[in-house]
Amino acid sequence: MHKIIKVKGEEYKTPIFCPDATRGVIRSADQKDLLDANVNGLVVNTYHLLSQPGIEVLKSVGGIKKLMSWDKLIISDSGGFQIFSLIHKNKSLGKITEDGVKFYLNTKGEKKKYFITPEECIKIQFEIGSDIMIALDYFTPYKADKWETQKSVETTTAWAKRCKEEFQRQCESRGMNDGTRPLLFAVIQGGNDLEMRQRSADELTEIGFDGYGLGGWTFDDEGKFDLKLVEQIAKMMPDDKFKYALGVGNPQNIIDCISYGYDIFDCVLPTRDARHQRLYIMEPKGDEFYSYIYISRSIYANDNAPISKNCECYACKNYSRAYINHLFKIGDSLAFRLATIHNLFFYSQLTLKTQQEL
RNA sequence: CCAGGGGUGGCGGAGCGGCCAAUCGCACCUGACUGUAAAUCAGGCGGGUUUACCCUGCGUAAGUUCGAAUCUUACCCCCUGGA
Repeated sequence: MHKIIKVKGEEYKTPIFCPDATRGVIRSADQKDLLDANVNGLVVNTYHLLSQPGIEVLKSVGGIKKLMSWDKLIISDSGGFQIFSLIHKNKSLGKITEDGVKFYLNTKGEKKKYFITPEECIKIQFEIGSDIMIALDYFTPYKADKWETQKSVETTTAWAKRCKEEFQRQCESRGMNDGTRPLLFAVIQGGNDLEMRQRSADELTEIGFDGYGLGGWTFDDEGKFDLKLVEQIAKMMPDDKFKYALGVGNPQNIIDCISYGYDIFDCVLPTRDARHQRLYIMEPKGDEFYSYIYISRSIYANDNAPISKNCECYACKNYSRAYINHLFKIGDSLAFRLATIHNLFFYSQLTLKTQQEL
């Protein structure tokens, strides 16, 4: 049931977890570290890259892969989510109109005003040179009312259509064919309203994309990842296309979503948790198959064991909990690197088993 | 020995009669983090398991006060300068 992503002459097995290299880096880890952690794909963000290094640089340098020395899968997120979440936190940061998104960015020391239309968003992603592009979407706010939900779905459809048209124009003008072009995904919105989700899925499918994303904030009233909703939405996506669970999730969420048929994942958790000293271990706790430790706690100060028993990652094979505890306490960046490698390796293991069944 | 300054919770360091179980920082303890404004954030950190309340408590001891970490006296210790 899981597929192989074939793009620009390369193949990537799914399910695949692509950590967020939002600004063109997985903080503290380099390309070799990522490959060691079995990472085969990364997600960069259009919004952040627009600010720095900026489109001119990306263009002249030859795209993000060249810039990063990364020749594996690159997904570029549209930036819609960022802009929405930022505006949500602080209204003065930007504004959403029917035609696109207006916002301010600090670019090279100066505050500049940007207006991103769906067309613009696609053009930028071509300059980034990603393998998978995401159409600009209108994020359905958490606990949105009927009207807001409907508006986000309608706008998402309208923008997706414009993105698709621009995408086709770009492919044509660049002389790309189905073997050399990138993929374009759209994002299903609609909050926790199943009817709206269905409508969103139907309208986007009608336009036709290479893959479909699970958009919005799929958490229930208790703040728990809403498995039922997420499962239902997977069913609304065409089975012969890729299913991308954007921003998902914690290890358990990923395992669950793989079983629902999602192929692609990205999340800040493994890398952020690593920097926040929370490291995953393969020991069940409660209902979950895994657990984690806060490595900087003093009980690990003289613990010679690796972070996680039997873990084959670079950090676990070479260093003890005691050493990583020490590195965190003195604030050395090696702590972040080793912790990041470990958590990413852990995430890679989550998808590996299903990949091998392909 | 003389002169001056000082002793506060694990450490550093505020407070200088009631609003003080004592600001704050560090350390420590619990957590959170889900298309990254996040090497961030929240809470705890004398004891009685929470609130209220009670007990112990700002070098030691004795006072003055309705009331003392804060004032007085003695003692002990530390630092600085001078013999």
